[in-house]
Amino acid sequence: MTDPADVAQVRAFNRFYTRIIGLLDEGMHKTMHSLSEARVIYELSKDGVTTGAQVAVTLNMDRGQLSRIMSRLVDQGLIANLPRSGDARSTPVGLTPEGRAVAARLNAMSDAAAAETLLDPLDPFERRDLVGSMRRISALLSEPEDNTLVLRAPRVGEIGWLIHRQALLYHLEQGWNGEFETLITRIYADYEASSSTPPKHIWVAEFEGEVAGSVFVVPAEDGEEGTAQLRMLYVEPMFRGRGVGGRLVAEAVSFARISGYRRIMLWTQDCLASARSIYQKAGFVLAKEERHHSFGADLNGQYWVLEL
Amino acid sequence: MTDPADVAQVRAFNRFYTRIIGLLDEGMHKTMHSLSEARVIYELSKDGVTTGAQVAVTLNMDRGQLSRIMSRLVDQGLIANLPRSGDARSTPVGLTPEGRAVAARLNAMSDAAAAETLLDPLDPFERRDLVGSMRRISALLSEPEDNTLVLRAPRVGEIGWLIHRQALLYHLEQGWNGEFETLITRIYADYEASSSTPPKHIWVAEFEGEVAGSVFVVPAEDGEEGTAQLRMLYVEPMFRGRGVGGRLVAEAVSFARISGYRRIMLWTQDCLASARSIYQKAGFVLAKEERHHSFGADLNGQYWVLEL
DNA sequence: AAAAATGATTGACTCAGACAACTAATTGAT
DNA sequence: ATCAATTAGTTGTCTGAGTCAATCATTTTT
Repeated sequence: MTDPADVAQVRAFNRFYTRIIGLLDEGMHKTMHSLSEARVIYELSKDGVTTGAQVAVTLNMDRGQLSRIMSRLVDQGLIANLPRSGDARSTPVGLTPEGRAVAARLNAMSDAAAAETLLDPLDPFERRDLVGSMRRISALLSEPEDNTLVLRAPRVGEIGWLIHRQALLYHLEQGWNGEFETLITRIYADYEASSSTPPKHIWVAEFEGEVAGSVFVVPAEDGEEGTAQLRMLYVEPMFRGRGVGGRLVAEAVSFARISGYRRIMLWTQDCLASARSIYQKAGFVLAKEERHHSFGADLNGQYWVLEL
Repeated sequence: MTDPADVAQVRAFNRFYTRIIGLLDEGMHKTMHSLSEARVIYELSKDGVTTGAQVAVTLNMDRGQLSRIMSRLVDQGLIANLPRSGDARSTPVGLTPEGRAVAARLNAMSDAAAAETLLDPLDPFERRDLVGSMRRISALLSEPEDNTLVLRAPRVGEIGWLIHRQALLYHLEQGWNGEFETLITRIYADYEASSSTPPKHIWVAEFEGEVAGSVFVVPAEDGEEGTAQLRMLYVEPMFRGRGVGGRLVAEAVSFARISGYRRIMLWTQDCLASARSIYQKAGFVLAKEERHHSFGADLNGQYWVLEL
């Protein structure tokens, strides 16, 4: 089921990045502290006061080893056991002032190493790519966090990004071909070119610094006066099931209402089930269905309408 | 100079991915071999016959340690010293048949671990993102390889990608605003919509699996009959200085010539110095200059022409 | 009140990682 | 052609990482 080429690429990256991390860690040999000690110090400087068990879990470290490392650090005067409070099994530990100084020094060294080795050789454009790719990998591989969803205007480059993502998404999920990309390129070009009266608006949903979805509202192209059209709603698979689509539609409907439109309609395909349920929940009702052949597929187009 | 937020993001990713790699390596404890042994076995299975020094360099491993690991593996009958050939200081080593069997087993285990832990939880769209991001990071951080440049037609999603990349690139490098993205969205939409006579063509340059640049040729919009226009030439910063632009322009010019155009022209801005030198080398001559204010900047537009 | 779970420490052992010393072969410089 | 420097590989030594099991005190569960 999983593409062997993907697996090979992932493993190649793991080997590659193992070397990168090793390279960065090498610089730490100049310090008086071993790598694990440095990690423990970093953990404590980040979290303030914790217990050994806490650190052992987050660093995935043997409790015994951790115990020894900590007693070494206590001997060096970098960390101190605080008076036991509450649960008398665990001893809260924290950095001493000297410990904090060491932590700051280690942090600065790590920052410098990361900057010099990884970021400085790149130009700003590449740097943006690097950081973006890293953020994306982290987001893909870690449990979704409960972060706040932001709706905002698109930034420079994001119109192209939206075209790219939707073309790719529906190509992979629905098998639609390049005609769809051609169509939406035109739709976005027209959006940008159109007058701002009657009112139009486009929203990008941002989650964890990534584009999570998008939608826009324009005056309906073939509708009567006073009808708005909701277009190009999409949600990134990565962020599905977190209410992004609902928020986007709600925002769009509320914008249409405030802007004086009397109805809002949209065109969608019945194969897009999750979108349909979002529209239903928002109060849209199915007005018309129409079979057509587009984007290399047999589709059932649906017109949904919501009276405002 | 380097953005502290970028550094923080990179370091966060390093910590994150250290954990991921640790997670994958944990599965290897079930085997009879230590992690370093497994790495050595993998290296040998990949490269066929090598020497200790080779392996020590690629795995960034102490020669002494490597020597001991290898003698351990020789004792286990997994690797064998081959007769010395040429340089008598180094002993070529290779896997025995049993060694190859073990290597295959370890490889299968690693594949399975990577697939189960990283890829399987993702849907195909996310998987593509993950692999793409990994490839990009590798490409950004490793020395450029001497790989072959491929010119091909754009794939689904790449029109949007080209818009995205160029809008972002010129925004960061030249400070151009969203007007530029609006313009090029329209240009690509028009390209897609236009008739295929007179001939047009679009090329994507692919390098190491990544889009490295692009260009297209269309009949000149306001020119006389028989004039082709070269448009939207761009090269990813990552792949600059490797002849991508030259190849794209050469291909475009040759296409225009073969298709019966008598001249080919283009419009560019004098602030785009590297593009200009590509045009000059390809034989274009400056025909006209024109100051204008576009994309939020004062620009000097240039028309270049090449008689075919 | 007894049993199970948890936090922390300690002992024992293997292997990783760094470094120095050494042999043997090869390369470079004069 | 010779001597010094370099390179491949081995071995000894030491510190610390990593794993496992045992132990003790303290909670939590039942």
